[in-house]
Amino acid sequence: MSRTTVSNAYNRPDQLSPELRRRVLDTARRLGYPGPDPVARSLRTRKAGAVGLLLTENLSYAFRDPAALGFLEGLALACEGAGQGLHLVPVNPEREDVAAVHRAGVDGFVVYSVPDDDPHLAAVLSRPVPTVVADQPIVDGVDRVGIDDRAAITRLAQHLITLGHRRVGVVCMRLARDRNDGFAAVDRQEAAHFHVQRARLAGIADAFGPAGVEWARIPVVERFDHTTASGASAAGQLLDSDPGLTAIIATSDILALGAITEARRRGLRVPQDLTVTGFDGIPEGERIGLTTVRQPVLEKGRAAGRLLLGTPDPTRPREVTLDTELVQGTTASTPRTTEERWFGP
Amino acid sequence: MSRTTVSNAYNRPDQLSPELRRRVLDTARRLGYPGPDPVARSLRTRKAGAVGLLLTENLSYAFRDPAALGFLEGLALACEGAGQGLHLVPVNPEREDVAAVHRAGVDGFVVYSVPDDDPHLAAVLSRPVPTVVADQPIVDGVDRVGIDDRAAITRLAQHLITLGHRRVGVVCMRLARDRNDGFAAVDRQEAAHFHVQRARLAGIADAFGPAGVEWARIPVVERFDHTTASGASAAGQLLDSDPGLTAIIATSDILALGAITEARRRGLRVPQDLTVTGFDGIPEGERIGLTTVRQPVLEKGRAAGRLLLGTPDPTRPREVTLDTELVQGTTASTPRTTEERWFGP
DNA sequence: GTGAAAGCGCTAACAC
DNA sequence: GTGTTAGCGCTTTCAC
Repeated sequence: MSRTTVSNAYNRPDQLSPELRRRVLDTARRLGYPGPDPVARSLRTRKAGAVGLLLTENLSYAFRDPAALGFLEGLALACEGAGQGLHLVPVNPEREDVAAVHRAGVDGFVVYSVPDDDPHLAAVLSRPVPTVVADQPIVDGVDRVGIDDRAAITRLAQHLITLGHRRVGVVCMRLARDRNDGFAAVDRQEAAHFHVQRARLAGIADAFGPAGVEWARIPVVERFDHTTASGASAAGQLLDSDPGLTAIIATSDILALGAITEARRRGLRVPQDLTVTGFDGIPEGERIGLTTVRQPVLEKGRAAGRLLLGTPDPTRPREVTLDTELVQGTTASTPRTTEERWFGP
Repeated sequence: MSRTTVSNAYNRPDQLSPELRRRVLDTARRLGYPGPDPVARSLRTRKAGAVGLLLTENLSYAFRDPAALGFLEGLALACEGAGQGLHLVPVNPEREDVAAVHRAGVDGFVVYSVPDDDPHLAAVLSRPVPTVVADQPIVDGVDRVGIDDRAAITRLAQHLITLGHRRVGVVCMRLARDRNDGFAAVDRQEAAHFHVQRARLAGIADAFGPAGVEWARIPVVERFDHTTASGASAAGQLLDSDPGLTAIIATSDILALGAITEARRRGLRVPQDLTVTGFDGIPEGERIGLTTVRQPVLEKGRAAGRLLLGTPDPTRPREVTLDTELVQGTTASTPRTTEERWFGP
């Protein structure tokens, strides 16, 4: 019996008689043949049946960050729908070991929110497979799915301005691959390797400039780790340097939740004594009524998957920009005057 | 120049002069050669550099269930440490499509909590690669990592007995692949295809039997979907059938959280009017002080990864049983008499 | 330090 | 409906 027949028995039942097919499969089992080797098949068919996912952080971080999780879920949904596996590329952000990217047997990559200068991203782009970037960075000629971070946060900031806030501080996520837990001056902001953070800061500036508040005078505190603890300590740093702040704008909900915790610890009521806002729209934020910008993270993941798995390449790189929504929660209100803070309304 | 030299340039820098290596790599880049094809390399080296993960549920479900998430994180950690990718196998529980298992180019599988008769599990076991099962099922000759579900929940039940509970109801997860949202009689319990649920029910029986409560008289309500909504409706079903219940034992924290919601909705205070317990030790349960059994989910994932990636095979299948801990939270207390419930203490 | 040759296991043309 | 042949792209002895 020839190899073709056996191959057909497994892959194209319609090419041979059911009886023969049955016989082949039975014999195979009896002989202990485990079925076609997937790797050899992939080599031959030039299809791995899997999508690679690259994240900056440790893989395990993705399982803790609600926004990343939502993205992951959407992407998994898309992969599932297309019968594609999801191959999480093991990346150790400490060691710049790009080998894992080269070793991944996948038909394409989704890159989720990495810095402009990420060596792993460079490795992905050097591979001859389609790639979709989610959020950041923006790379010429590469498909991308994201939101308009700048415009979205501008609306949020304008909301605060309308409420009367002028003396605000900002807490943001890491701006580059090097750790800088502290104030971030304008030059560092502008040199940021994370487009999303850059855009969000710029968006805040867009709102406050016209309101007569010079951006350079708005304190911005950066944190490398994206945790509520970071948000808390950053808020503390802001309030230490200027107790007169009436609002803290965080560039993520996680940071905002930490900021609220810190405010409460200091006896400040939110929002009566201090307004705090976030960005993302994660479930826990929603639960406490966080004022924030909601972005459709699940839809983002799904869109990334669809972009990658859909029609190969209609000539031009595609760009999907999803809508966001301003969530006017209960953590923002009109600011109190300093007098009110000390003596009551 | 020969293929060997090029291959060496990529894989064994020590086999040729740095100068030559550099020249090779430069030329490659100039010619647009993207580096060795990972699939071809895998075929040749017989190593895919990835671990397959099989889950019963939709992939996306894993990203919603906190216990599964903890497991995933631990497993990802182990893979990361070993430089292995994590290949999530796309499984549609509706269609019994086993092909994805056969298509996955992986060096081994981790199977997380699937029923005894799962066809995907059978497909995994038919492949000539090492496999580790987490939680369930128990398969002869296959490595496994889990906990002693039976003993763990027995301790919890004994705690309730000590508090004085005798009239209790149980809410459990699905017992088989078919949907049965309702009471589960003893025969269905014993025929359950999910070993973990079977063991937990048996563990409760172990405690109540000696206390003089016949197991067959303890109502058990089953739910197919593992959600808080399921827990709520199941608790409702129990309370409807016997308003005199003093405690509801849920076999997972998720279900317990739902049960608490339902109790409150009915004006029952927890624990004063109704004791509710869970199982797992998820963060949200901890936050509200849920009385439960905590199991080390992250450690479980890590152990599964280590088992799979560690020393190949020391002759016998290995079994890792992790410790659990009874968490005496604030959702269990001494039961009120019926009179107290209506007329106050 | 370098090259020639073999073959990993499979599928897809193509002829029968 | 079945068999023959030719590679997919790579790594790895082994001889030079």
